[in-house]
Amino acid sequence: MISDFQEQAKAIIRRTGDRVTPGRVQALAVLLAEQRAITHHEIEERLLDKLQLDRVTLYRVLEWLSEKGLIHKVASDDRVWRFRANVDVHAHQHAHFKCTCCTKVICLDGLNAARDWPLPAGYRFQEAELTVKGLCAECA
Amino acid sequence: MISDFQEQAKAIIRRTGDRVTPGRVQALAVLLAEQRAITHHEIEERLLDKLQLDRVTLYRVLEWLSEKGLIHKVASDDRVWRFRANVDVHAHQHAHFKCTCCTKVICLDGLNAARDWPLPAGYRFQEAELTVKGLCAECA
DNA sequence: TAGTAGACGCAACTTTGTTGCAATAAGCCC
DNA sequence: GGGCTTATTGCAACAAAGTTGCGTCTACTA
Ligand SMILES: [Mn+2]
Ligand SMILES: [Mn+2]
Ligand SMILES: [Zn+2]
Ligand SMILES: [Zn+2]
Repeated sequence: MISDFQEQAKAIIRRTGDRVTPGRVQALAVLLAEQRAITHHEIEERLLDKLQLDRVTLYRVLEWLSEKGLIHKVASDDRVWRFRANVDVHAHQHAHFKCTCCTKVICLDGLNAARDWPLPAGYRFQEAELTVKGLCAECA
Repeated sequence: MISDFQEQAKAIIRRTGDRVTPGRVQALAVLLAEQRAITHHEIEERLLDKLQLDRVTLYRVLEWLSEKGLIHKVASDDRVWRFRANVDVHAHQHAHFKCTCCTKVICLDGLNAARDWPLPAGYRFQEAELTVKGLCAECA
């Protein structure tokens, strides 16, 4: 189960040509095993028993995984980044949902945020970040 | 000019029935004088010569102004809140633009973010936060 | 299996914001 | 104007999330 994700993570990381380290493998495996976007802190928790990883190292691993396009970060109004593995063509512009009750964050893959939003004259569009807030199925 | 905004701020605050204090008046006057959403830090800078206000007091004043609906806060991926006076019917759900070059944030009043976004079954919509990113007229 | 570039761990730091509490001052009544 | 009451203020200390510098370790390569 978990080792499945570890093998998958290892293969994905090897494909980048960069070093395959325990930190990178474990962090990506945790994210692959998760259906939603989770925080640095939550990732740390899920690592506890298997591998004790320094917080700073985890921050750097997450940054590296982002740069390589293997995961993406989600901003939130609680000033905490959340991370999610880039499964399939998941990529590109998509919206996110955040539960105002349990703070859970999920990706809304069906919701394309890359529309051509109307801007003032002279402004140039780059990307849009759309966060829908409400109650998740468990909290509703 | 500036004292115009001060008088305006004083009147608005007096209308709430709560105490009219220098901190509240100055902070709101600064925001009324601004065409965009600015940070706690930027507000502090604009206060410098007139009135030295403690940072904590400014945080509390901004919180109070928000609660009273006289200003609104804008979240951003740089983990810094920005504040904007609620001019006219400006209120309610609207989108924001952030320049990726100079970090300037403006309100997109014409863009209503309160649409009924499609969510997974069992989820309940509350509000949407839409931030369009790109280059402003000066940076483009 | 040795050499090396890149990762890691640790300590210290930064930024943004919050909390507790004693001192102060706005509004109110006279 | 002068006291009274209570909300507001200033200060110090704290907290969470993330960053930086640097010496040590290790994954890969040859
Ligand atoms: Mn996502
Ligand atoms: Mn706004
Ligand atoms: Zn929930
Ligand atoms: Zn700009």
